[in-house]
Amino acid sequence: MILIADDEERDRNWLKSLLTENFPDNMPVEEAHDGQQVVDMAAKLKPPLVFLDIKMPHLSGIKAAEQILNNLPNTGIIMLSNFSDEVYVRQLWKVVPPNGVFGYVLKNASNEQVVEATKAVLSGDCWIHPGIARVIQRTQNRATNLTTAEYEALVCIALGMTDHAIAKRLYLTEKAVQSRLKSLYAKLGIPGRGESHDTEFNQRCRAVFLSTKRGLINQSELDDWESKLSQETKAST
Amino acid sequence: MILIADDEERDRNWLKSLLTENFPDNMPVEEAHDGQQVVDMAAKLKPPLVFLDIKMPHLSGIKAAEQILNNLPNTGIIMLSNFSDEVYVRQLWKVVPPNGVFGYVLKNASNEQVVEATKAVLSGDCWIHPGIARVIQRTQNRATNLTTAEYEALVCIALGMTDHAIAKRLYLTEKAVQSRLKSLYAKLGIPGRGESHDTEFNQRCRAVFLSTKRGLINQSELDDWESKLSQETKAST
DNA sequence: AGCATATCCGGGGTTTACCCCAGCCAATTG
DNA sequence: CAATTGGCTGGGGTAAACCCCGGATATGCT
Repeated sequence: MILIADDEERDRNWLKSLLTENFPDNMPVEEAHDGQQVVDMAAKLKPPLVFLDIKMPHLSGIKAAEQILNNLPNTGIIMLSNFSDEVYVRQLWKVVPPNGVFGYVLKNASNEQVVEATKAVLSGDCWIHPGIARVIQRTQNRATNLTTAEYEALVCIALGMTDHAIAKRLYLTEKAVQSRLKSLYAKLGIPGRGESHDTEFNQRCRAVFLSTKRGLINQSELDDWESKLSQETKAST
Repeated sequence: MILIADDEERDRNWLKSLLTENFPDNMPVEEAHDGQQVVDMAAKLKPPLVFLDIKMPHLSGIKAAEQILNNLPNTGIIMLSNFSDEVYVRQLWKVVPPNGVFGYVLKNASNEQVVEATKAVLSGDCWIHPGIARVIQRTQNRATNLTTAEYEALVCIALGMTDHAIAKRLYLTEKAVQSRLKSLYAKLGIPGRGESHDTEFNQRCRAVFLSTKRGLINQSELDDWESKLSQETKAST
């Protein structure tokens, strides 16, 4: 039994036919179309393998993985994603248990790669798409990997908050915020005011641009953060 | 004869089988896998209908459409896109001739919608995906539609440039740049310094955030702009 | 012509974002 | 234990971003 979760019908059909052809022993293939549903179905069906699209309504694939692994730690998880965004790799690393079994394939993967990943995870190995190998590399390099503090600050400036607003929200001094931002700029390799020769940068906006380019943040994640933010400010009034 | 262009094999196959089933009279279906190739093939084959993915290597679907329509103004064009980004609608409006025939469908469209769009364009009508109707609305509303000047400034701040750098690049005064930005902020509905009660915003970053959210700009477009920028600065030294 | 709009430019302000420097505390590591 | 690292705090400064105002030009519409 294999459980797949994706909100796009076309992708579900593609994956389902691929699996039924290549893994007839693991039939049937069950389908879910959002994050909450796949968690419920996994609890009942206890499948050995679950495919999760990251971008799904109600509950993201990553959070769904977290809940599934809470109940059934031995479930094999294969994440499907459209992009090699570093945010997701960050989050995954926290969710997956130390010796957890999982795979990560991009949606532009060839059929052979998906089959390969499925075989690997079913037999207890990991399979990581080559396209995100360098991303994982970066998340473990001390000089470029962002700390949680820096990441929080990054999200805030990407939402367009001022230093003052960030300080209030994170219960910090403005100086502390600026300290976080300074080390963030350094890790992103953004030149300071005097050090640039050809082009001058507004570090704040430049940091957002580079981080988005590198997949450290993306729009759908920022939208989540913003809705949390507006909920909090609403609650505090 | 129908020509389709998409760099993703899976999408090509999906579209091709859909067309051969529903439009047997218009066989065969020819395929191209990037923007340059589809322009060349269109010149030779002179198909009445061309499907274009917007995001393609070498040449975007929009620029490909421009070149195809230059040679063969009566070609029917149907754009395929993953997102309802306002940038693309902006650009498209300039490229398509006043009475040009074209369609615009999002990639999450149902099979029925694609068939419907194809019928419409083949018989000389337009077909616009309902999801971008409101976007088109916005591009024609005076209060929210950005002028070219404001759009240029928006791209520059999104790349992380300072007022001074923007002025140098666009051959303007810093005051002129700030004037553009001011009206940009107004159209995006970003509150000024005194006017906000609950949340304070850094207008510059906030503008980038909101514009990205609304699809006025997106990362791949910005990457194009940045490569142009670095070419120019290289040439001027 | 009169009117509105878009754009650029100027003067003269305030606030915010960034700069350098130094020190303190906590947790980790050899 | 010392040594290092990550993080917060502070003083005191510069420059960039934003504010309000008025004025000039050009364009297009009625």
